[in-house]
Amino acid sequence: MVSMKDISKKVGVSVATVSKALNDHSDIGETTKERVRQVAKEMGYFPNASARTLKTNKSHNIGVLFRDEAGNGFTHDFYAAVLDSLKKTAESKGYDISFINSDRAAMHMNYLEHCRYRGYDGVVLACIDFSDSGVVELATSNVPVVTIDHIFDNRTAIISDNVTGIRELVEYIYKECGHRKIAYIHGADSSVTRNRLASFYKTMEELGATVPDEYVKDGRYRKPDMSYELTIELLELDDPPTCIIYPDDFAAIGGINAIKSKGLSIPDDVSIAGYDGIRIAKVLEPKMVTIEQDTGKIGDLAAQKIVQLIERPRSAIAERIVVEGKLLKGDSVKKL
Amino acid sequence: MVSMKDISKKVGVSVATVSKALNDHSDIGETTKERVRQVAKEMGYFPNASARTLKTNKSHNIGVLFRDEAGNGFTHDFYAAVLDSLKKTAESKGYDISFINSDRAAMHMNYLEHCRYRGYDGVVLACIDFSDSGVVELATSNVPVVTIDHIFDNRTAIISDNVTGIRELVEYIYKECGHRKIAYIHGADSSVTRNRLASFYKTMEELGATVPDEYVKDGRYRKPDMSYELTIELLELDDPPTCIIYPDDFAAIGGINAIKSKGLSIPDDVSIAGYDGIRIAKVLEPKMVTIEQDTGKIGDLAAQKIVQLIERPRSAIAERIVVEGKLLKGDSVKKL
DNA sequence: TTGACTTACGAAAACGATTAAGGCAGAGGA
DNA sequence: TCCTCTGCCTTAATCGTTTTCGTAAGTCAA
Repeated sequence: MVSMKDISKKVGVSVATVSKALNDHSDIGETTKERVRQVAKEMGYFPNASARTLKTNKSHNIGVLFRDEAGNGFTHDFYAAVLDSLKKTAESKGYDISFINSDRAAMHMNYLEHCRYRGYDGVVLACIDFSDSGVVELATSNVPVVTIDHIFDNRTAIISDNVTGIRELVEYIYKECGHRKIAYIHGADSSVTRNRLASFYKTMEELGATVPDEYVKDGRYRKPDMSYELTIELLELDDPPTCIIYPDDFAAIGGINAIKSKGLSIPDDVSIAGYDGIRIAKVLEPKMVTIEQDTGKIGDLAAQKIVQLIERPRSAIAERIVVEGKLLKGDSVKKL
Repeated sequence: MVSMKDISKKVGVSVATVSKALNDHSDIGETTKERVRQVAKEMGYFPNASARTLKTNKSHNIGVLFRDEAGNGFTHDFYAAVLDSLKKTAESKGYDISFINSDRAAMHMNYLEHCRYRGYDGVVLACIDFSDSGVVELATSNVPVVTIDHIFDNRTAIISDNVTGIRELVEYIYKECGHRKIAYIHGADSSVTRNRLASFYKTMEELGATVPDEYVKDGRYRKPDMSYELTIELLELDDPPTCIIYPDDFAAIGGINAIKSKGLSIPDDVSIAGYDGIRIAKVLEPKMVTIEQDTGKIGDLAAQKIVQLIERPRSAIAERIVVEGKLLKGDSVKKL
């Protein structure tokens, strides 16, 4: 590896001058700067990130913690898309993305320790168990943190607008399509789930509709099998719903199977709606009615905000940014 | 941050002794080692990765280049699952995973330069355009490299057994299910595609079956729309196929839609098969006949091999490891 | 000519760790 | 008693940068 020392020898100036020339400091002559830059390019010089990090305490590296409760890892379309967008924006700002892990082989480190070890300038938390003590420790440390879809006190959070999302979805189904008997199979307990569920009840109430207890089922995200069972239960009620909302688009597939297994068709006999707006929802027939979360914007904002927290810590205050979703009016809900 | 210096002061030994004690060198007394370790724990010491990397030239960081031609990013189930497995194994061996990117904002670096800048010990390449000059440069550099599903001369490659995969698939459809008119919509040109296509022709030939030119269509991976169009073309042939093999499970969905749009049913009127064995293939009704690629093993092996190349460069030779897939006998192919 | 500034650069310390080489005390042998 | 080993620890150099402080030369007004 060619270092600044090599350049300094060739140009005939000190290492300090090389450093300052390459970093465009004002106390170096323009001709010297030009010469240094040229030789650096000739010799194929690139800085050594470790040395720079060691000295400056800035790694230009952002750690991400991406793993959902169910262990879907990256095979979770929503988070995968967010990560993709996050990565793109972070990279455009000169930051690299690394995964944070705990439990290193030899050395037992928790999340926070791992971050310090690697010197991550900041971290983005998503798709994890936010009640995990290691996660809480990280979130309450002095490391810049941005969370996605979860709010920690005094930390910046990017949250998908689940309240409005469910409201729009329900209003569409109720007002535009005329359904009155709407069931909701929700996901496992989390702040996202609580928001969606509360919004579901509130919207129904505002619309003057009643929600029988047996219309609200405790399902799981991305678990079609569970959706299948619960859908069967719903369909076998004395007074079955005419439309079922699922935890997410993928989980809805279980519902679709259940409905078909009963010899019923979508949307003629039963209507369904999902959530997320992942690719599969736009491809399956009938096209799913769902709320498409703006993954691009969520990832982009997360990157913007973490960089801001890193680079201008004084001016950056903990924000709570809500990202609107978009109602996709597919064909899976019948207009009554 | 508490450093070795802090520990050395507290214990009353030199920094060198602390370093050697923590690294369990043999020339430090057992009592001293114990004392150092204890104080280190008390003070919450963790090593500084940058300093260590700077000195030892080992970052314990593996770079990954994961991006497919179509820009699916991580929302590609197959690669997402591979990445997940890769990450798990690498982490268990004490390595972290970072993304390699080119085109950093201020400083224009290519992949190789970026790797050197960050000091990645090795890199794993997957899901990218292997003909890209930057990728080739990286693959032919002296950085340890493992590729997935592509072979570079003299580099270790983990490849999914596409030849056997297609053969098993075709033999199942032909022999066990009795189909004779089998069409294949293949993906975009790549070594994977060429292997699959060649295996398709060879297997059909061995079985004594003829493959009309119009039964082989140039489709795209993960593009249901394209599959839709091509499926329509196939169905409208004078002598349409009884079974259609798609580029992958996801692309097959377009085919399913096309078949249904024609008022036909699967598998009674037309049989279909996919490739990959991603979750959706196991969830959709009818369950897809497909080849499940062993993503867990592929990722695991890639991690094993790159670590081996890094840690024992002398003994490690360029290998070509073939990972078998598994035929999933769903219900999407009718037994004639 | 002198003193005060400005401009352009260099010397050296520092970041936190690793490691080769060397020192020193006590044990053991001749 | 002297010498040689061991065992245990220290000194000091080093990795590649950044940054503070210093200084020499040049500029300019008085």
